[in-house]
Amino acid sequence: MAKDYIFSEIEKKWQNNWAQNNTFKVEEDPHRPKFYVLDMFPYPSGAGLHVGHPLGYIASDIYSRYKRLCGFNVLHPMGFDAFGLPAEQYAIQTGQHPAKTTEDNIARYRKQLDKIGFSYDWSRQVRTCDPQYYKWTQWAFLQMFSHWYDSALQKARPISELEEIFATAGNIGLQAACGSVIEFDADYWKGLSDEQKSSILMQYRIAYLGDTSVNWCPALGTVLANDEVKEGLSVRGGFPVEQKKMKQWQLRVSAYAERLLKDLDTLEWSDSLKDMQKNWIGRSEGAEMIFKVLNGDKEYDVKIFTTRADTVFGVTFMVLAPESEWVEKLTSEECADAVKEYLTMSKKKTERERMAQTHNVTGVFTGSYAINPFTGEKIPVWISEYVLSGYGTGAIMAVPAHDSRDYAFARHFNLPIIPLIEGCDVSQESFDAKEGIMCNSGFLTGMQVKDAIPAAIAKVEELGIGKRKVNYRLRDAIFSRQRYWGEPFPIYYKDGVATAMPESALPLELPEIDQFKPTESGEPPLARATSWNYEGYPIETSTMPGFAGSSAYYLRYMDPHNTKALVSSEKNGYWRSVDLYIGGTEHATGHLIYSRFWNKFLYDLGYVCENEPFKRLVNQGMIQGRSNFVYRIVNTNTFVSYNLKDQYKTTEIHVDVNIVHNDRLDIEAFRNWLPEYQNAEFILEDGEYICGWAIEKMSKSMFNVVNPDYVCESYGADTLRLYEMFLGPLEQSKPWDTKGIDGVHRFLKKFWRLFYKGDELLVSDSEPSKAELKVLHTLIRKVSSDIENFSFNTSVSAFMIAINELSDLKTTSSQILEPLVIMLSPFAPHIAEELWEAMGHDSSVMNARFPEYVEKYTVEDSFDYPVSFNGKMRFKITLPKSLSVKEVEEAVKADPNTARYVGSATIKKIIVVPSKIINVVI
RNA sequence: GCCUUGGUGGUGGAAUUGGUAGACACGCAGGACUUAAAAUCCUGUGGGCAGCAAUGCCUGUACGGGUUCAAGUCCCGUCCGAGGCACCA
Repeated sequence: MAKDYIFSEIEKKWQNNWAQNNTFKVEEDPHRPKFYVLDMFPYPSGAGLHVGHPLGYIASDIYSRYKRLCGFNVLHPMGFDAFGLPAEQYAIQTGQHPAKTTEDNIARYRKQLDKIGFSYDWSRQVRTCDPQYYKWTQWAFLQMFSHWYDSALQKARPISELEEIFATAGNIGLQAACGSVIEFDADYWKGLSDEQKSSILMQYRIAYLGDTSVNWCPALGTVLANDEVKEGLSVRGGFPVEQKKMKQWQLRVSAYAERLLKDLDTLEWSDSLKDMQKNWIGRSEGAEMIFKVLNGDKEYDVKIFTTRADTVFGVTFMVLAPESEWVEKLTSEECADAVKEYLTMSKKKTERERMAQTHNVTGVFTGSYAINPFTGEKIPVWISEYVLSGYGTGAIMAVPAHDSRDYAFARHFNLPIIPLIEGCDVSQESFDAKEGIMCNSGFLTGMQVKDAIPAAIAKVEELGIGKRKVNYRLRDAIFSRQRYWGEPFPIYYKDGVATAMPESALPLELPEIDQFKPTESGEPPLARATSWNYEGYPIETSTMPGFAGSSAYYLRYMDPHNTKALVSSEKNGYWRSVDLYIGGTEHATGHLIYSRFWNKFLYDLGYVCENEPFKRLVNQGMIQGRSNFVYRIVNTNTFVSYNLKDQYKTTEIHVDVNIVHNDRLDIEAFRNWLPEYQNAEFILEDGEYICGWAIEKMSKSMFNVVNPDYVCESYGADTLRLYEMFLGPLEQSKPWDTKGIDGVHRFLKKFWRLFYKGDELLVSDSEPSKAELKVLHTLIRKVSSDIENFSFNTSVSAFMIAINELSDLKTTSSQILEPLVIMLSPFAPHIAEELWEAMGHDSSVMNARFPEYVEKYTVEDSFDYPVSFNGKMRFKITLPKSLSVKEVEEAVKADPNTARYVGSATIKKIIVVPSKIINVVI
């Protein structure tokens, strides 16, 4: 039997072996510590898995395998986020049922994943589109529908308890997260009809129906994402899009804002990610204040929110968001036409476009005037896009001297600017800093800003025109989608009242329909299911969004086949929460907020035992594509090589990167690639065609999608795994480039040759030399700390260096080679298993215990620190741990040439320049 | 526009977290083995100047300032790229 490194055979052999022996199947085991490693599950798109997907999966797999070696019972599952828009759009175009497309795509993904040698426990697979799975998504929704949020207890409570409260005390003094409700007492409540009661309760439910504004495209009869709208037109088709109010299901995520913010402190997430969530939640302390507004002889109380109550003496106008409910009431007859025109214009812009165009100052005067409650002065009320209806109250008091947006607006429309801080210059720009001494400010004059803010709020409360208020930017999540391919709502309409189905009706399965597009009257596709009803009542026709199914999937993996509960308390009690979660930053403010919210809600209800779902989180960077170009001479079928292209007038054309190697075009493959290139001619340089290149997003249309299958076939899964890690830091975005892959492949071959020379196994019982042990222990030290820090690229380098050195030393000792194989096994498991078996071990390398091997062969750490010498003025020496700082200082003083000592665990650093010690770090 | 993040040779990247910049790898050039190719191995490789040479000197981490005995790393400002901004997932 020839013993070459034939990766294709080796990998097939071990993948089959793992599958047959269920090597990675895990069960709860109270005698072993658990560890839960989770990947963000993929959406199975039609383009298949590209090399960017496995990046995070490989990292988590390495970590999982490493943790198993360390003795942990590791839960490492995988599944599919299977509901989504692409399958539905494909269905609209082709009539192919989304379930079928999704099924096919999943099968393809699974096949591709299997080739990479992941250690998933596939028996726990979940799919969000499976009724047995989405039963629990619907169940969670029903729980949210039947609970309200008690802001005093900071906890969700059953709606039935709220009804009792209303029946005994009304809502007076009740602290709850809710929409706008009038204050009422018990008698009032008792006098209401059922319908009136349910409309009040709706204001308190955690899952509730409410008005929101959406991008509505009348021509397509559908709601569009901001992404699908460009300059007021739909990306598909170019039809006009407008902002429209619609009743939609929403989740009262804002109720949890404070907890979502506060509990970030308990998580091992990167600071940047925490910052993103903090900013997204956007807590700001300030005050709500009422301004009286006069439109002709009618008087209204308009509420505004401000974080700068101290600047109220500088308010020179007021601004409403175009969508504000006040707009209609506060527009005078004379201004009606201008306002109408402005609103029409603004309706055409999405929220994002409005935010991006802050340099374009726009606005219109309503014709009414507000009274500044402190100065009694009359100030004009304007409408402008820079005020957002979704934040605060949708109305602001403008202080142009101290807010840059207000300043720009005031300058543009020639409104007065009153400076309120001593010595500030507002002739060129506003003074936004919250510091300085107040002036022109009545009773606040002379105070520091930081004192003036609370003083102003106290005065506002005293005058009864407002109160202190903490405001959050975080908005409630819109939970309805006007789509087919999503979870149906277990809600029916009884005499127009939204009513929950009982749990026994779950799962409420998606009905079959003949077409997947919206109806002619603009209703969601489910409205086509005319005979779909619950006890004769119509069922909600919108479906749930993508994040519904992905919000609690990590819980389902703990107990995927349970038909009685989302997860049993025993299994949840064992696995608890995710110890390590790996995925892209693009989910920072979407999925990762919703999931935390969902988990906290279930925690309040006692269904899960941990307050947070993901203890530690690592973001892998995006893998971008490296596109290649060929240059066609205009109006010909002749292609000119990259360095000669400037001599001709050429067009740059994307070429499939899979037929380009090291920027050299495979000319034959190119001719066969597309029919139009069959007879292509080439102008070569040095006999080769050199392609141009660029870094772009990996996508089908740019022909730069690199399929991992191809890499697996030509180099093997172990090479792919190592190479993806070697490419650069996990957390950094980087382009995919196959150019360097030969290097890691060579490394594996070299690794193999350490064990085999032809058929001959070189491993011996000989005692290792000191030099060999030094190499091994430098490596163990480096790789173990690198894995914990997710610095996989440097650990691959460390392997390469170690193997080069051991090759030079002609190492054969099993005492070196065994731990070497164990250490490599998380990275390149197939080759490791093969060599482990060759060394005569019965069981899989996965059963070896890494710490035991480290322990067994540990030598003194005098190897740990390199000694180098620079003849001129500094040198590094090794310091034994036993040395005290004082002793080191003595040593330093005794040695006149010393420049720098780098030390051990006790003495971190002593930095010395000629003649004086300047820094001693302990 | 706002939030987050990055910018180091021809290329991907490393740098003990403020201490000899360019580890490791690709590519390229030269060499060994071979009838030849593949595979493998060895040497060189940021730029510039000087030298037959070992080597020496200067310069260099997007740009402009600053702090420091010492800056790729810290601070201020500028430019460029990436991800997100609530119905893509």
